[in-house]
Amino acid sequence: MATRLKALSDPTRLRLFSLIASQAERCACDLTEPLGVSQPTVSHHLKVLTEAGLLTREQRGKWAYFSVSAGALAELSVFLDPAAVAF
Amino acid sequence: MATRLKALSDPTRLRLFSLIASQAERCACDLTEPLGVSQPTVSHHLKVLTEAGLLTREQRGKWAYFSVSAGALAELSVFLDPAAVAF
DNA sequence: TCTCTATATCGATGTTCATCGATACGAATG
DNA sequence: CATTCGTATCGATGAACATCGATATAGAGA
Repeated sequence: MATRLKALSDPTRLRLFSLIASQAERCACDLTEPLGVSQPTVSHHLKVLTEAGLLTREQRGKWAYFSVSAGALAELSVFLDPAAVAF
Repeated sequence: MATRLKALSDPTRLRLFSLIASQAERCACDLTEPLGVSQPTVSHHLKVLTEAGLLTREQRGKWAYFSVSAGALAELSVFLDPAAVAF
């Protein structure tokens, strides 16, 4: 759980995640420019988010498409729900 | 939001937060031993969590009591709720 | 097969940060 | 006051990490 929280705790990564979450899926090629960081940095952050289970990756041709993993997000939300005594 | 997520993203801090959340409030004096880290480290983590708005601190005599800030936790939970389009 | 393009990996660098021992502060108590 | 005890701050240190340029990989098309 700490791993997932850490993945979202970096400002750049949170913006990246938000960008992807705002649509059904996002091509990696459309993510470098709005973030204002280099392509290797975007690739690195996408890997961190994916390995945390927060994103799923699908390769189509030479493009990589990312979408949010609703399951992982729901687990986080429930974990932090004050009503549910997750602790 | 990233600040709050970062506050919870450290394993030691997450355990600390869980310990406090498991009761209405916790004396700082009861937190060093179960965490297995030094007293200055506990004090540092308590400060980080408090400054992130996740804990509230109350001094009674020479003891400091911490409790979870339900509001901040609820904000986080809603923010991560896949049903609510927070992004 | 050669080239172009999209993405990932590598190596380096500067910064952030978790942790500790030592010490300071502050409240109760004698 | 002086001491004791709980907690916070300070300074140092080593590890983790965000970022980049350079380069590798891999797919598509000519």
